[in-house]
Amino acid sequence: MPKIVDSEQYRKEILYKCFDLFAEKGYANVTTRQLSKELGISTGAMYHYFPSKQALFEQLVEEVSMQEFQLFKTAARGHPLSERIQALEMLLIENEDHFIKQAAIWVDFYQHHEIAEINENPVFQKIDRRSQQEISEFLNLTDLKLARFIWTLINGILIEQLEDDGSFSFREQIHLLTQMLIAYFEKYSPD
Amino acid sequence: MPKIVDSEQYRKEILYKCFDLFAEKGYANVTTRQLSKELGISTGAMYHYFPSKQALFEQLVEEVSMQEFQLFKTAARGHPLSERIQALEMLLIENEDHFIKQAAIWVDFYQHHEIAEINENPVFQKIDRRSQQEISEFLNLTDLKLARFIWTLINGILIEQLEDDGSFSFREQIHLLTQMLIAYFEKYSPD
Amino acid sequence: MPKIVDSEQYRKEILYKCFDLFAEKGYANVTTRQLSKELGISTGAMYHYFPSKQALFEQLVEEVSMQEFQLFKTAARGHPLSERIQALEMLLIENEDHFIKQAAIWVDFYQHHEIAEINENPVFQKIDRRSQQEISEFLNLTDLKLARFIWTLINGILIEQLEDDGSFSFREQIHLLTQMLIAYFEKYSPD
Amino acid sequence: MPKIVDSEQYRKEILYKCFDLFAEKGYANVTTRQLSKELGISTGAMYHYFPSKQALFEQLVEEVSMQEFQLFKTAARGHPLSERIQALEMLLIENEDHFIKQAAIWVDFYQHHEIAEINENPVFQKIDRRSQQEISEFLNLTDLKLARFIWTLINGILIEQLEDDGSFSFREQIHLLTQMLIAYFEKYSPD
DNA sequence: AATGAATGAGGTTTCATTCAT
DNA sequence: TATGAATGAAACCTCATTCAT
Repeated sequence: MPKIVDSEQYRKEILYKCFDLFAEKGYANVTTRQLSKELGISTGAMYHYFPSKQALFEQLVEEVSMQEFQLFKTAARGHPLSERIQALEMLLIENEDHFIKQAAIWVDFYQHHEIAEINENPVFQKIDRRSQQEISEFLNLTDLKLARFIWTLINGILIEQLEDDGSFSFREQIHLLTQMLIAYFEKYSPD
Repeated sequence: MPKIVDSEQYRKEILYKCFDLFAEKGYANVTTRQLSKELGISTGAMYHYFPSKQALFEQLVEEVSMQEFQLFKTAARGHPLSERIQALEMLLIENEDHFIKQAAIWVDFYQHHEIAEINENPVFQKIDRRSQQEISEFLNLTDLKLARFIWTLINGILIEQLEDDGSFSFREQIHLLTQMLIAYFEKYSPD
Repeated sequence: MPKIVDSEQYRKEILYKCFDLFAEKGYANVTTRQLSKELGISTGAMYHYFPSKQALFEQLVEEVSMQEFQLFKTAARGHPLSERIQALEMLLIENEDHFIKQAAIWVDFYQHHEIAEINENPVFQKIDRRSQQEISEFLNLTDLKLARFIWTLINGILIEQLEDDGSFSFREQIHLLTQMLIAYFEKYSPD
Repeated sequence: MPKIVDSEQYRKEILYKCFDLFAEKGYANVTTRQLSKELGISTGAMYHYFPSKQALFEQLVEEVSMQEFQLFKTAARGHPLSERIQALEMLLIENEDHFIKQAAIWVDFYQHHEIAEINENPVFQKIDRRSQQEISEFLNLTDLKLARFIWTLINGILIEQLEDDGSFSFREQIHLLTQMLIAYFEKYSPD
């Protein structure tokens, strides 16, 4: 079924092309006309691949989350905790653009959906727990809350970058966080 | 001029009543009808007090920022850095609701305005630098970047609360951050 | 509550103004723009009174059916069956325009709704049984099927008028039907 | 020219497959995609056989009318009027499905075409007079208006069946009409 | 000051039709 | 011939804003 493969591939390409626009302006501030113009296709073609703007956005969230999952999975990890933290630092810096945009759409996603709605949908439920799982596995932390907390802090940095005036680089901030975490772990769980 | 005072007071009341709605759903997802219904007045009355939805929102951002400024100004501070950090912790926890909503509208604000637009507007310029100033003064930190960075991390926690499932309380997270900061300062600037 | 009265009145006026257009062209062939132009108001105003084109149409069906009910209720009846039939003839001829258009929207209505959908909705259920009730009461017939059958024949004549070339008038056709019915009743139930 | 014959045959098969859908939902409520799905071919293929949806529909009307013509032509007739009427009854009952659907598309056809348009098109003009001719010949009635009128009443019954709840069968209704006609003719032209 | 009906530009979506393959 | 992705005009509908009352 080569056609389905191609079509599926094309669907993903569309999603990634929309990623920028949604991340920068927010879901509600991007019109379908803008999207289709950006994609270089007609609005009709967009609706051939996605049943609605809402669905396109949700599939974007899903796809992007899956890609993030892959990033975590394939990244080098290191062994002592400090090295793992540095591996995380590297992963974030190397994929700065992805992570920043992902943080943006995630905030948007939550504003457009009731919590109940997310909790009822198995796909979103799964995605929603992703960061916690990914981070805790990546850092090999048994304390899931701590893992999630670290991701929360990272998220703060990512969102700060949306309001970027360039004066305080992502790299610098991530590095500072890294140092903070290392200091914390040295103090509380010196292994 | 009691009338003007009243009117000004009423304007502020309107702003605070809008705060919830904007924070929860986001600027673009709240209609003027929803707002006026929430406010218990007609859309016409709303337009009597504010020239546009956009202006209402901007004045909300301004007002809320000013209130935050007051919060920082009037809060007890303590003297060694660790005590100052704990004072910050208390300030945040006591005003949890305010800070969470404020973080939400701030993200929205950035998505609705070009960076250039903000930089050209003296009011927003001033607001934009607020947190850096407030935090650095509050913690008595000379390193402005560090102060801003701390605020960035706090922001991450605040935004996380928007997606709250209640399983990891604001109080806990802020406390964890506090410990992390103290560990960091102990290691790098032990005074 | 004079405002509600007026508004309700206006809603009905809108419905009757739409009656012609829907009857002549059919639901799907009339655009909301055409409707609002015909009504002399903006599309927005239309949506102020009716939540959707579909709802407008359904309320039209309901309203028109209720009016028909009134027509039957207030019409003179006569006493022997033959006189009652002639009263029906008169009622139809005097309200030719209403009945023809009503037949048209009724056909449309059925094409746009699943039978199940109609049967689940008490309002439509009620309307759906209207003709049978009205006719049987009007003609004082105990045989409900016969009453409904007569209405079915009348409906045939009404719909024929939609395709009118004017060569065979409604009045003539209704009169012919009347004679047929009288002949039938004379033969089968000579009272 | 066997190929053309096949192609012509295929064209007709397509038309009959569309018959159901158009009759049930109405021209405007059936999309070309639905049609092609129902037909089991692509939209492109449909457009190979018919230049437009409109043309397909018109050819359907034409084809179905021609078939009706054949039905009338080949049906047994009987000799006295009462027997002829019973022959008509039989013809209708044996082809119930065809006649019901045909009535449906005929109503649709009129809503989609201006009277003038029909009168200018010789094909439709011819079709339009069909029932009158067919019926008057079939019943051997010299009064053309009366023949057309009878068809009008039958049409009422056919359309009633579209809104069928199954409680009053086509067969019963046609039979009742037959009795009514016989009673009428007995009274007014007892031959 | 206050109301809320009215406006209409513009948003999302549909669908008859075309066309590269 | 056949496919079905692509087109884009036009449909339905929303909503910030205005204005008569």
